[in-house]
Amino acid sequence: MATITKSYEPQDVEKKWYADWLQAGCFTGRVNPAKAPYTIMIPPPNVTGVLTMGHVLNNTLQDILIRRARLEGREAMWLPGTDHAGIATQAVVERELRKEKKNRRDLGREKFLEKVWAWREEKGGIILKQLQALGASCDWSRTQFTMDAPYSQAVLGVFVDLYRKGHIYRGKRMVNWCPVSLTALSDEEVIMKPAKGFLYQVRYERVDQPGQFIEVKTTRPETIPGDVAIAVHPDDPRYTALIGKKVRRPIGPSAEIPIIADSAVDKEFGSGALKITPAHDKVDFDIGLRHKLPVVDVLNADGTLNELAGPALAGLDRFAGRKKAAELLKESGALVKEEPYENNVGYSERADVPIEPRLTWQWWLKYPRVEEAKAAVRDGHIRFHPERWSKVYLHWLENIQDWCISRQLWWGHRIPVWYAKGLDKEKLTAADLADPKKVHVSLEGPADKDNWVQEDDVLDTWASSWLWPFATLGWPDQAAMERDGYNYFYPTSTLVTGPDIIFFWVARMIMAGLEFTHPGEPLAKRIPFKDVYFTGIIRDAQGRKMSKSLGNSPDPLDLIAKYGADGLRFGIVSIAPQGQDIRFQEDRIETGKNFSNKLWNACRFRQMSGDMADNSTPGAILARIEPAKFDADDHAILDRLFATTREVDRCFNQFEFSAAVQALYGFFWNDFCDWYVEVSKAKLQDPATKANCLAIQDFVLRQTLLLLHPFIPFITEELWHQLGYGAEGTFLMRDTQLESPSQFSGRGLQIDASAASQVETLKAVVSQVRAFKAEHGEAANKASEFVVEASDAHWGILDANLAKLKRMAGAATIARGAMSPSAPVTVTALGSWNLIKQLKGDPAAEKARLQKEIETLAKHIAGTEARLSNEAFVSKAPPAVLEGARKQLADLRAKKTENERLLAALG
RNA sequence: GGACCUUUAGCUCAGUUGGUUAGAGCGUUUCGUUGACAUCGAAAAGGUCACUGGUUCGAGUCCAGUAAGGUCCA
Repeated sequence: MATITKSYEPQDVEKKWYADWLQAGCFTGRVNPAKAPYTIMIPPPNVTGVLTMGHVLNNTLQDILIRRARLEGREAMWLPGTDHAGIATQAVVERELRKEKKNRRDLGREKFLEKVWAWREEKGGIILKQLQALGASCDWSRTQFTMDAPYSQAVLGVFVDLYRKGHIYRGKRMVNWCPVSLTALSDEEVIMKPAKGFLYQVRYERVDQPGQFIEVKTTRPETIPGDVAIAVHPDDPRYTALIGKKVRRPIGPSAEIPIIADSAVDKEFGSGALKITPAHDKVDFDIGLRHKLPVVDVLNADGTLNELAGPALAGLDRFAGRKKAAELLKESGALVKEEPYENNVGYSERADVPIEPRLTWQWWLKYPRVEEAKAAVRDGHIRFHPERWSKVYLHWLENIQDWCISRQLWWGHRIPVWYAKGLDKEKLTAADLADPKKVHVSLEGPADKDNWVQEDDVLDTWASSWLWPFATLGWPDQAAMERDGYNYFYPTSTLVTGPDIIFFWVARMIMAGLEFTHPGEPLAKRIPFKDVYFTGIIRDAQGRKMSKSLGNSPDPLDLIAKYGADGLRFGIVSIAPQGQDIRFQEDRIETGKNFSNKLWNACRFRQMSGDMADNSTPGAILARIEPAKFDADDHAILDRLFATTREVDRCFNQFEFSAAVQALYGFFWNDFCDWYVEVSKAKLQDPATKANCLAIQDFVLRQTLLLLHPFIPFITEELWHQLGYGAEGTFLMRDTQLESPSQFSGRGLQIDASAASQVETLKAVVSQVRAFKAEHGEAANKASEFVVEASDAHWGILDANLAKLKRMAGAATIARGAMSPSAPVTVTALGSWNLIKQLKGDPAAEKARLQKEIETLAKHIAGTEARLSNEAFVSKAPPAVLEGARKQLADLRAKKTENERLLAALG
């Protein structure tokens, strides 16, 4: 067995183990009826993506769950993959084309797609390699891409199926149009942002009474040429007389437009009159429909104004057009007022420009299984963590709108619809759409392809990723499903994702799972996952979102190089409490590295303390432990180990990862290293206690490595072998099972919990004596001499632990005896400790300290007395609380008396 | 406009079903390298738990309201 080096160097260790694990197939998930499955589907990162801190958190948590599941004896399978990310990927390739002064139309659809595939082959999916550096134990043999041929078949098959079921239709409706990406977007891809602009008050001259006007307020004067009416509220007395009259459009091609009444108008806003531009506003469009108004579209797809806006505006960009329109209004005298104004404007999530409401033909989906999807979460078949996100989810489903699933892109799943040649796609009627001679929908396409033209549009990326939990398992191909273990691994266990994609992805996956998997079977069998854990968003130290443009996002690979993957994992998890946003602080990652080093050195200490014995199985270690020889510290450390084991168990059940890390940190650093290892140094000197002490260390370290492994997999695997817990060719991560405290007590390891409380007392005494020394200028490690005045019972405890106490308190001697009236003294739970030495400290300062202490004690005594003399408290409080208060009072009084005696002795 | 979240030590955060004198890490100050670890150890200072009321024998914790900050939906 190699000697453990003085400090831990993660780089080589991490590389070595990852390669070994891969080589040995440790990550592979196989159908195994003897084991319960545990499945996680990775939220597929964009194929263009690179690893961010968000990914680090998200994927570390998934890896923790998967590795823990393995240690619990489950068949764990974590399926990785990437998303083709329609707009994002197409934008990346178009950007490259632009450098060559070309655009995608120059190449044509086919050539362009070849380019995208080539880009994907060369540069796509880097993120999956980066995840390996983090230690992700994904089953890489199952890696999927949403544009893979079988996956695409599933996506298109679903389109055809839903079309035939009547869930999908084509309609000319208002959509969110991105003038930069030149495609429709779903409502979820639109971000509302406050935008500063102007509110223009514009007057429209009445046709019947020239010189009389009606005024409206608008933020978008450039759309005035598209106005087809002015609307007022039918109950608005200011305008009742005007309804039915006509006004003139103040700019653009001249026209007379009617004043109409519609109850959708807000009487309170502006003048109470609203200009109606059906082509450029959703509300206006709806009003237009009700009143059978024409639609005048004054914008081109790219957001420039067209000839319908009139020669003065045509050709201008919409923002330049806005300025120009305002000028024109001013010149003609139609502009009454112009005031600064802030309102919410929808922005394209991808291109970050204001979207345009635009009337276009699109494919729409009426969501299936909406009610079941609500029930699945409401009734607890799917549990959200934190639970509060279920409200957000349910609220969205309550108000669900049809989903615009078509995108005017090339990169994506081309919609499997063919139109009969010669058909004008802009003028389809409902009858046309229902006529299979005119519109063909199928996976294979029409037999006589030459007579048909395929739909140009592709599907929204989310209309492929909503099938992720089962299309990745071969669905719907029976042979592939059999091969991939669909029936075994589905429903999956846990989804780990961000709350920002509840609508985009989580809700849609639930509906898809319910609709397409295990038809006819109960809901619990069709849900895509049982638990959903929502991570927080990682922010920088100032609380800002991390973004490329701010440059405030550290590169995780740099952090791995600096602190090791284990350090990064430990640090990021420790600062990620359940469901709260996270402020990233690099010093926490450093703490993770330091913890690794501490673990490393504790194991090193064990190796240096005595020969290694048989550690190959828990049974072999237990055989070397003799509970009959346990002292209080032995009982206590095992008691704490088991308590920590149970606490970590609880944390996993409740998805409290950071609490688990904190419990392990506290146990290992404070209970084990700071106390048990230190007292071991005395025990190891004594041949009577040495072997037992080493065996206990072996036992504690083994269990600790197991508990820590999901969080810090590399170093634990390394130490596992260094300390001889695993035979050559076996792995902690694959071949070991975590045992519970009850399993160990079943094997004869009985812990005396009362001993643990005795150690708590000893710790408190040691801590008090150390502070006492420090106050008197004695260095902690200085061998001081103490005389202790104590009862027989107290001295009995001290005497039984004398060797350890001397070491812990830094004492040359601890003798029982009478107190010297002049020497400094501290009153502990185990007698009064007298420090035999010349007082170096300032007596006045010491007196002040004592006085302050006495005052504090007096305050607490008064408070406790008041409580105890309150009859309501005495009669109503539970006995345990009452007894605690009485004991507290007695302790406080004793302490105060001792301090007063000491103060008097000082003179 | 509606919903949700946050407010505890200088900083970042814990604080289970209400119950002794509210905790941790970092930072600060003091002391210390006795062979696991200076990526360390010991100790100290530091908090009217945002504010105002209420319920209760007892509130950081429960309820109502207010303020500030944040997120989502319209």
